[in-house]
Amino acid sequence: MPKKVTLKDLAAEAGVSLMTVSNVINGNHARVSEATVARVREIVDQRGYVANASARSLAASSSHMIGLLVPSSKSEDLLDLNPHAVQLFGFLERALRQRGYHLLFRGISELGDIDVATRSWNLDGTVLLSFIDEDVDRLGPQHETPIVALDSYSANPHTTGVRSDDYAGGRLAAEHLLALGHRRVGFASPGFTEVGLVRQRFNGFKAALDAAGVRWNPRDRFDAAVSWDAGYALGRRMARRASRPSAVFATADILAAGIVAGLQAEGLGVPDDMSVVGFDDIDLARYVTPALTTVRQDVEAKGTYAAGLLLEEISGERPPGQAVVIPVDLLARRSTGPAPA
Amino acid sequence: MPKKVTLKDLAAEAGVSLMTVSNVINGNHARVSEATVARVREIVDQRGYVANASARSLAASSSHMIGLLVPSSKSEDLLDLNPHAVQLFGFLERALRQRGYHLLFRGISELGDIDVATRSWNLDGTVLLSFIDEDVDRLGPQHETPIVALDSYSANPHTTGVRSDDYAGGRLAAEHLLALGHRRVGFASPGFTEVGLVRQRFNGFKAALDAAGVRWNPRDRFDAAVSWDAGYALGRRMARRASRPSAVFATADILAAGIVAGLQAEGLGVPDDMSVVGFDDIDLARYVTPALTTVRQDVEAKGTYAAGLLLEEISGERPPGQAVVIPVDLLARRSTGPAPA
DNA sequence: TTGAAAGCGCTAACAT
DNA sequence: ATGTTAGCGCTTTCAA
Repeated sequence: MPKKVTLKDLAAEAGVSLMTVSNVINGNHARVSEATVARVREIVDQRGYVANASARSLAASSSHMIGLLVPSSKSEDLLDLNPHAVQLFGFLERALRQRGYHLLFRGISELGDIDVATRSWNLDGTVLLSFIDEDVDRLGPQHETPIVALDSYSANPHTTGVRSDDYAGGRLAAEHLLALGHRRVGFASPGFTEVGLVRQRFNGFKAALDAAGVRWNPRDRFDAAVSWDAGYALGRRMARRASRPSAVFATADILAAGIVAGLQAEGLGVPDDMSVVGFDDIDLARYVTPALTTVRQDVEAKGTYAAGLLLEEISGERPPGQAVVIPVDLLARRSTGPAPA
Repeated sequence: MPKKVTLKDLAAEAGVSLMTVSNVINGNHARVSEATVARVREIVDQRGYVANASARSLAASSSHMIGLLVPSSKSEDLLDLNPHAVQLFGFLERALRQRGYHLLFRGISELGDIDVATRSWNLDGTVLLSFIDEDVDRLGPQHETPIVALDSYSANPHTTGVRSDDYAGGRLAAEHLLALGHRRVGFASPGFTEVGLVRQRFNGFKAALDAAGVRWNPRDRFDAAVSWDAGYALGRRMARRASRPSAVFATADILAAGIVAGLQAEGLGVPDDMSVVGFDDIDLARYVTPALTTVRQDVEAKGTYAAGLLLEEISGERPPGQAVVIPVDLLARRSTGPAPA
């Protein structure tokens, strides 16, 4: 049961001042002689010294801790952890950990909690995962520390967006279907406004159709929550319609997978009767039958960039507000095929 | 840009001592008069006071922070986040947050880091997610704060296990298949030893066969990592065998899903040619075709219990080492059917 | 019921 | 190259 070892103990044992030990530990070797460094080093290792982060944070008013914040649904108060976010999570954690940062992980049910958490824990920075743009917009200048908002299109100058090229993604999906001969293509997504990720995907999608001279009827926009169940219900509904598109682009794989299942449940074949394109390339996309054609996001790049940007803003090397856009590509698998005659 | 408000500021404004404000904030109303409480309360709210967690942690040598620790794979250094663990995650976070605790989330690549994190951040307790028993066994008594290890069968008295009734799960799976007339049943899992979760599932499985007087050939144990790809490979391999079981029990849904896909890829029908049972009841189990029959774990109970136990151990209401076992049940879906004649 | 003093373990700023 | 002096903002202990 090793007792708590403090700088003072080490200093006494080494016969030097507390500050000298501190300097050695923090790598301020410029201020200490080679010999002392070596001696102190040895004692530090041998005694199993672990610095007290609270004390450090208090004295330096910086914690080396980053807030990893996720909305928690108002009703259940549970985290909103979609598969894509979870994957991102892993890359973010790794990148930050490798650079010596720690993560405070928390669900946010009221926006004010972001500020509270930041001030309470002296967070050096914050990563917002899965927050909607309306919320990001409302983050005020009281946040003195950098905030990276993933997938955000918010113009809030106090935040930095890291997102995929959603417009290109929508375009790629449409172009893929057009190339297969489809002329009537549905767009399935949650409701969207004039801004935001879904809007961008829609705009790209629509632009490709326009460029090909294909008219698009707004009635082929299908509203569905981003969930398998919503997709399933939608798939069944579509299958029962007298007149329907020969293909549909869904703005999330989980939704696309549900749609496919719904169509199949009604006896339709995918892709023979209807082609389906998803977005994200989550693992599930490979597991379902047929495997989903999808717009792949580079999750690793997104996570690594987010971490890198945040750290650069913290160190002052980089001003906030400069969004980063990660390229996407289309992965043709088995859920899309030639349009039926 | 509200400046940092400290207890001192509040005390000055209220015309009382710093300690009085502290007592009000911490609910030590026994030591303060009604009137002062009210007055201080108002000032606290109005000034938007946020307590400094570092200072608090330093002075009280307790952080109100729990470590949520996950192994990070040695090669990639990435977190090992299987779907079941992620789900657990959400429930854990909610339970802890609702009780006023914060989470330090971290990947662990060396066991020693657990102790370092705990001491460095004055963690009040630790939750271990997805650690193998061998690692849990090695956790020494230097850990003065409670540790809850999820899914652990370690007998380490310094840790408390919270796990599902894996033995019963294995038994249920086998009984289900036996009831369907299967007499030769495979067992697919990662390698296992004399202890641990997989061993328990196997023992339960085997016991049910024994009880039914069904002989089981060890050659029907199939080794596979817990991943869809490993399952897929295994499914294909099984399909090509001249002689094979008519059903297989896989110790994870993700593995079962892969097996089903592998069998199908070789032209076998599930459940017509082979029945497959999974374990966990992750979302994916519903999304694949056919939907998986599986042993359902009560993830919410597991998460909530883990949080509750940990907090009780922290407050001293409960000694460590008393494992909790959560019941499981079998969910019959479409991946199992009568044994072929 | 309230307050003053001391100190948690560390770093920043200024000596020497 | 090394040491000294002040805190960081809070809680604990003891006194009034």
